[in-house]
Amino acid sequence: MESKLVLYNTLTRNKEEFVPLNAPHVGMYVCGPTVYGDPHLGHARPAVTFDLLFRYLQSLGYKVRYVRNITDVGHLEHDADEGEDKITKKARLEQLEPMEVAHYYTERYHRAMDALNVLSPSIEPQASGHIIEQEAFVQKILDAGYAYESNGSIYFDVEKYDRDYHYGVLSGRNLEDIVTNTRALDGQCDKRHCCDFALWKKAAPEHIMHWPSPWSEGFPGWHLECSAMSTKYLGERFDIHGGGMDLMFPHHECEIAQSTAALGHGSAKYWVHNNMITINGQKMGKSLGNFITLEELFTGAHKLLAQAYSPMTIRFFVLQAHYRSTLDFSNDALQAAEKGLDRLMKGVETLSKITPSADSTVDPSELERRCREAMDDDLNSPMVISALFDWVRIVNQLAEGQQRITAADLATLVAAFRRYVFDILGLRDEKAASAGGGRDLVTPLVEMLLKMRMQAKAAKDWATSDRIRDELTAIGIRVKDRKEGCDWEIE
RNA sequence: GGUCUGAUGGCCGAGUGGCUAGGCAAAGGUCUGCAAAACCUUGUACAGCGGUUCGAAUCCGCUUCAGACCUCCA
Repeated sequence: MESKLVLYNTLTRNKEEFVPLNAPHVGMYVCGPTVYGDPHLGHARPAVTFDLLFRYLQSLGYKVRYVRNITDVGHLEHDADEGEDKITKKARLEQLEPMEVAHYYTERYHRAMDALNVLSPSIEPQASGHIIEQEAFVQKILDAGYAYESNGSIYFDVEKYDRDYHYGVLSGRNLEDIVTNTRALDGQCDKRHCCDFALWKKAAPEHIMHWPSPWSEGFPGWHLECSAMSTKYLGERFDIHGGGMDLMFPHHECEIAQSTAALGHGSAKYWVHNNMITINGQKMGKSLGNFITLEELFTGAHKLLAQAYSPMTIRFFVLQAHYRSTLDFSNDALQAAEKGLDRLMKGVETLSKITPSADSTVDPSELERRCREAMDDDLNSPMVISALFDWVRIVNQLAEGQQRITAADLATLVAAFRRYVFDILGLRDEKAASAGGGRDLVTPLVEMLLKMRMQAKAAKDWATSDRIRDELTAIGIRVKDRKEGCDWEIE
């Protein structure tokens, strides 16, 4: 842990050295998906960003407990207003069963995360499984005097809280400004103040999901689950809280208010926010209806997609930009990412075939140093990738005999590539993986044909040698002539 | 309207006072029987205007434009 990791803390608007509260343990909480829709490209951003942080912290030797929630307490309603007779309308099995919907989308989310090689968090708590904890949290806030009951619902008293603490520390807002700039919405009559937010909401008849509580049959407020579950699994104080920038206000602001009201202090030391993915310069999101699901990206089935993009292309695309910058979607950018990733993976492949020399003309410790410095500087993955590409060039020069490397230096270089490409950036060689067992069967056959081709070449029988090459190309095997002999790969 | 962020070469995208980011695309070359692959070389880009400085893409001010949040949203 000699590294000096620096993270940008939204709370202080500064890069700060990362010092865990309880080294070597690190507690990290990240807002996960709402499982009432398919995961889209936007979801890939925080998933990959915090996966990168999770992986890097682990590689530094920290024991990380990474908690990422599943929001499955939504606001599903029966279609009660269609004028049909509700009793005769549907049989039990035809009615919407919330857990079925949540389960379906949770599974799809997990499948997409696996494809992106996003590691499973340590704990993935569901909001619906923590109603008791949430109710207890509401009670704490009530006991502290920062909430009130109104018609069976419990609201957070923002005005009172703001007098004692400060509502807006994270987003940099002041209550007055928020008040003057908040639109009046319907259904707020139960609140004392327009900015008060619900901790517990009494369920209207059409609400499907509801639980008993001391106050009413209802459901927890939107911001409560993260406070309750982070406290339960990481304690009253923990290290990192992550999520998308769009959650900063009001969600994270409210979380801070809830924790502070209930516990007397905020919970997370470092607030880390990833930026958005844009499409045509606009945020890709549910409300704008301009998102592309991950499945559509993987299959190419979307009118804006010129082709299918592999999960690793998506991951690499995300990693090529710094997590706090917006990242603009386009086919050109994705295609560039695809080719770049291919070049990187080929470099790794080439590296495994290098023969060591008696001396070195290169210093592989430079790669490790550059990558570590980049990661330490607020997870600058683009800089890591840049360093790796510089070394791909050197690897190619080594393969061409233009540079030399000793066995010891080669081992260092291989270790650095493995560490950063696979362990930290979390990339996977999809081609090698998919070729897998098949290649073992194919290899001797291809080698035999290539041997015949070499003989034909030696005899200057170009017709035969070209024919072998063309036939192989036709079935997807690319022949690459080297200085001595030749190599091949499956397209 | 309020709060905040950003504008980098053909495209994507780092960099935050002086030192080549990188990838993709493009052009030329080396190698090769040819091709592919690989390698080498090439692009003086930092929205505009002013200011600070020996020196600014980088700091300050103004202007223009774009985006985010203020409502569920990664």
